[in-house]
Amino acid sequence: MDKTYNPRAIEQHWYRIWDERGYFAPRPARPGAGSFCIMIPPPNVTGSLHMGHAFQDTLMDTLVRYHRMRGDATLWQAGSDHAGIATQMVVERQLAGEGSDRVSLGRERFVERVWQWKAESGNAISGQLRRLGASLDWSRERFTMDEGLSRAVREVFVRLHEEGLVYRGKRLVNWDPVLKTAISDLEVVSEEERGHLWHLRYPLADADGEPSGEYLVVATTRPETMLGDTAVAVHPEDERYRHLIGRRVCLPLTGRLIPVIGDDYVDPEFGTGCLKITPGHDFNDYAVGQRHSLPLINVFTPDARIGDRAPEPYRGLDRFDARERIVEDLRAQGLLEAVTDHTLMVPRGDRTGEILEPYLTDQWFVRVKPLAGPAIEAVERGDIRFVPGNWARTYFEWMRNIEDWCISRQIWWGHRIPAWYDPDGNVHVGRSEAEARRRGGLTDDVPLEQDHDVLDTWFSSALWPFSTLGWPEDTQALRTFYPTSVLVTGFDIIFFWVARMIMMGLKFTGEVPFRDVYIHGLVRDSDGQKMSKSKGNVLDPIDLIDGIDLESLVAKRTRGLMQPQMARSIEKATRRHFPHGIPAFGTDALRFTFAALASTGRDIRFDLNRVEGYRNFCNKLWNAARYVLMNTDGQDLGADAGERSLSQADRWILSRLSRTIDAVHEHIAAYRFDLMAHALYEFVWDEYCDWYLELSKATLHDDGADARARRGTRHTLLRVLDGILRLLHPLMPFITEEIWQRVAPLLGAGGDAPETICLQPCPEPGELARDDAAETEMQWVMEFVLGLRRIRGEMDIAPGRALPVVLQDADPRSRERVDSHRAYLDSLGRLESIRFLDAGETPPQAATALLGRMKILVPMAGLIDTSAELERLDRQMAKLEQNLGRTRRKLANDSFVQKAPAEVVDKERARLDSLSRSLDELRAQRERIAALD
RNA sequence: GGGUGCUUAGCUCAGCUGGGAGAGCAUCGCCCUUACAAGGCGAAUGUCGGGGGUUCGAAUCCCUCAGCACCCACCA
Repeated sequence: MDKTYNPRAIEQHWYRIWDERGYFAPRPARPGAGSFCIMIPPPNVTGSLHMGHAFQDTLMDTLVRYHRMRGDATLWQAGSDHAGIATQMVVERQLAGEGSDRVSLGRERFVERVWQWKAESGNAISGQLRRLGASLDWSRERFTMDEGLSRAVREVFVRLHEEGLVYRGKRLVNWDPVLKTAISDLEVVSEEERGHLWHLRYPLADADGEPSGEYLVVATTRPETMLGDTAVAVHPEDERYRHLIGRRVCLPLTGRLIPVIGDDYVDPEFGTGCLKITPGHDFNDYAVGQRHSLPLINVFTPDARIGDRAPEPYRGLDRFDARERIVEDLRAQGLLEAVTDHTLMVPRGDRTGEILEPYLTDQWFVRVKPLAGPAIEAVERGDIRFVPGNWARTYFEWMRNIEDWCISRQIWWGHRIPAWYDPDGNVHVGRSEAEARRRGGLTDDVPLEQDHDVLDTWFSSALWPFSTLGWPEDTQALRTFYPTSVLVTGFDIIFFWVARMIMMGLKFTGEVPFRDVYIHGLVRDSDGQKMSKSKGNVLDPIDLIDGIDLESLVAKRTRGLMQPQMARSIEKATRRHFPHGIPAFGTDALRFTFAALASTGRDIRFDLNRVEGYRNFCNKLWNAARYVLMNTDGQDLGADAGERSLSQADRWILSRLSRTIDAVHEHIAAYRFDLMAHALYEFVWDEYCDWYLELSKATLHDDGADARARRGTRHTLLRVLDGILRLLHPLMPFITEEIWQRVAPLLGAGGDAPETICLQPCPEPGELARDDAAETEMQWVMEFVLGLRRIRGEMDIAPGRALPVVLQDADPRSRERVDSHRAYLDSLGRLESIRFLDAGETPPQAATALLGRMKILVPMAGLIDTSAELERLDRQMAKLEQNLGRTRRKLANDSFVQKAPAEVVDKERARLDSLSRSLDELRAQRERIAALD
């Protein structure tokens, strides 16, 4: 083995082998095991792997590998999402680069072009997932536009339609004037922006419809929509205006007469208390219009220009140009009373960032309320559990106030709506044109035209947990893996995806789609900022794995910016943050970092120092393995090599491993990946490496040691290492496989699947015995060694210098221990000699450490500086005194002694006892040394 | 306008049902000791956001204030 761990040399090699040999395909469950399934949240075909994916996929892979090792029939379903709008935009941008566009290409050729793009450059992410070590079953990879999944989509649409849960209707919807499509409420992101409130004068008309000379003042943030006003509303109780209800105003610029109505939607406190009503371009006004049977005038074209229903001078103007023009015209007519600053919520499309328009169109909707009921109950009943649990509140909140879902999109890339129109405009829904025709009782000669719209991408995503398993067929996969075990996802798509999967799953399979929903936080940069291309602070997980030089990183971050003027500041920040670029940390270190940072529910700040620390951990493990192999390879190991006996240290580390096994299982069951990672980190570094490997040297380097003991220690070194590798494998698949390949033959391990650690059984609780006696003994050894080390460290005595040690007040038990653990003490403490002080013998001038009642003395002659030792003792005594004071006060408190549980009081008394004894010892020791001076 | 989360060492964060605050990184000493300098050994570090309450006892439970972040919502 190389002296230094080199991830590059091992990672890609192993993934290829795993993949080729089909280890990731589900196998039959081992006896007593069950099944386990995770559906990957299908990444967009347009996407590439970002830190959020890497984080999420690491957690999923950890769960999947763990269950696979435990013998469950395990499936991690691979696939990707056609991502309608996102993908269409990518290809359209490409066309634009070629001086073309989709309209001139035509629908059919455009869709072909998207498929072609998908074949050539889609799915970059699956290669990146492989780099991450993700053990997805690629043989079952699905795409949401595959024939099978498309069939499921049609099936669901038709069945929902049959039940009246899908309907077509003319409604105001959120309209993106750039994409020229409707989008759902969820795709609207409203943000506060600074704008104005225009106060417009609307002249009141007299009974004959002539100007009366009076006027009302309405306040609006969108003056251009006034062309579509069909009423002015006031609050019916508003003393200022109630007498005007029923009169008419003459709508400026149009000459139309519109009524003044009373509606308590109007807030008399806001603006002027008079509200212009534009049912065609505002959701609230639409509702008011419905209540008062107002006409509805659509003044916009689909790309948000002024259309034909507006007065001639404004036609063809963009909405914002029209705004300026209208305001100017009103001003010229003396109808602009005031313009004030106003911050308002502006709705924008999440894809285009464009300001959306409420727009009246024919769309398809899902009637959600009937589906939401059972979905709420499933979570209430606990059939589905959110982790952490408080996300259930968010879910309930949304589900209880849910509105119908607009599912039609006026784009070309997606599942085309399975509805056909006959020449009379009647709609016929069916799984195919033939079925639609049959159902409509239409003969073959009636021409039918399929609906032009496609479905919202999330419609097919909602079916993902069962459509990927073959639904509507009753497949073996469906029976084995549905309901799936856990969904791992971010909180940002609870509404988009999680809720809809639950509704559709329950509706069409009668069962929940998953048992647990693990919601993780957002990966932010080290300053807590959201990572985004425009901020120039994104990290590419692959760059953390392979490393990247500074210039390439700068180039990558400043290329293709929406706002090129940001390039300079991004470059500066990048050079400051990564003066030497990013070193190659390897996949395992990156994965371990994600796991260690995955404490529940909170966002994580991604800090390169953490990755470096865990890369070092990999190196530590690597070198521990080197040590073990150096000391075991070629040695007599097998059961036939001779008897083995276990030392105290061997028993101790096995007992500690047993505790670690329990902890790992417990933490992973609770989705505490961070605690799992920490438990393993501590066991490997602090116990196995820092203590056990050192203890083993006492046995292995001692030529006089018993052969059985040496065999026992060699075997334990291997056995514990093997356990560590298996426990770590779900987190760090590559390094563990690489090392395990060398360790397993020495142990004769491998069982049914000798060729890979991926299929080895996971160490199970109870597999190893606890050994409390050994733990107590080794605790004593460690305290002995630590006492010496402290003296050595604080006295600046070189670690290599062997120390003579004198023991005072050693009881028989301690003498026994010194005797039986002598080899450990000599080796770890670097002792030159040990001598017991006889009763009554004067102790030498020495530095002191206490171990129970026994004093460990390191004679000062030539080694120790008197004043330094006095200082050291003073520091220790001060600390003891502080603790003693607190303990005394506590015990002096009657109500504590009376009311606290006896065991707590006893503990406090014992503490008082031992603290005061220790203090006495140190005080006496200090006096002796001081006297010498 | 509703709702959620966060505030613990210089930094990033653990701390489960209340019983002497921990880790990693950074810092400071001593060491290239035969697995590892991507290392070893040792040291230092905290009014657990402020205030109040419950309790023998609060980082932990309750109330309140402050700051930060996020989500939802139709006030022009």
